[in-house]
Amino acid sequence: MPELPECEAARKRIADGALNRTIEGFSLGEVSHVELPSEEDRARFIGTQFTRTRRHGKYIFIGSKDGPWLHIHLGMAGSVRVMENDADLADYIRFTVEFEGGTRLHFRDPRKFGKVTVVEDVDDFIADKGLGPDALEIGDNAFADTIGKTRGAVKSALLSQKKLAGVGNLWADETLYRTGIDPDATANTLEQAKVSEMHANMQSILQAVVDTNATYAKLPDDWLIHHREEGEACSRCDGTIAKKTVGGRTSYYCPEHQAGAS
DNA sequence: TTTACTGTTAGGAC
DNA sequence: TGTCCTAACAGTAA
Repeated sequence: MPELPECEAARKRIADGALNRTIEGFSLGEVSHVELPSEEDRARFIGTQFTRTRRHGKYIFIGSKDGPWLHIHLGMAGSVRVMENDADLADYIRFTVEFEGGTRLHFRDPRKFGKVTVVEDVDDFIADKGLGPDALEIGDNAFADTIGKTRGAVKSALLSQKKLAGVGNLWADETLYRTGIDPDATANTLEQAKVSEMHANMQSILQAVVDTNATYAKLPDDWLIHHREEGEACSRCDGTIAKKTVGGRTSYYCPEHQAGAS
């Protein structure tokens, strides 16, 4: 369930378990329709080690020593696991990196929307994709300049990876819920102070989820994440949670305290 | 059996 | 040129 915090948790797992081990080989599962590195590209890693990781928005990179990077995108349902052995190998493993000594890095992706590719230079990759600044790093001014100037719905702006990298459907809803903004509100009609408040809330939400390693049960009860269902009681006022489609995505919100500004 | 889904992107409409 | 919206992608689960 990968947005920025989930990807950061995955990056940490990789950094903790898969660095500084010699790569012996790779194995592939059922991979029709899944984009993975060619045999030629995979061969470039054999005998080398991963020594560093990076993440930008929802994109994860694992750097090999003096060589290319393995880029992982988790798509809609992807995840990664580092395991010492294959005792309880899960279903839907599409791609595995095998290290000396039996450690394995698994890329699991039931829905096949994720991908693994080889990237020569991470900054070039980010530039080529046209990704905006990472959502945890963007400053208040830059946020106001991009999100605050968008002519469309504020939620669509938050979801645009070109403006801001890392926010997806769940945490966009959470941010708007806490800030009290209707997802449909036109972004460039919001008051400056409201945009600034949204920026602060977004980063505090993302950081809090990162701090729990994206374990939702550890998040406070009054967060929208625990009430994403039509008819649930709002945890911030006496309203009722409703659902509507904004920018093609399902949005949960409280019509009572999330004001429209369009 | 039908419907919805936490991401990305090509193509079309303004 | 830029911006925005929709549909499609593949598979599972409710």
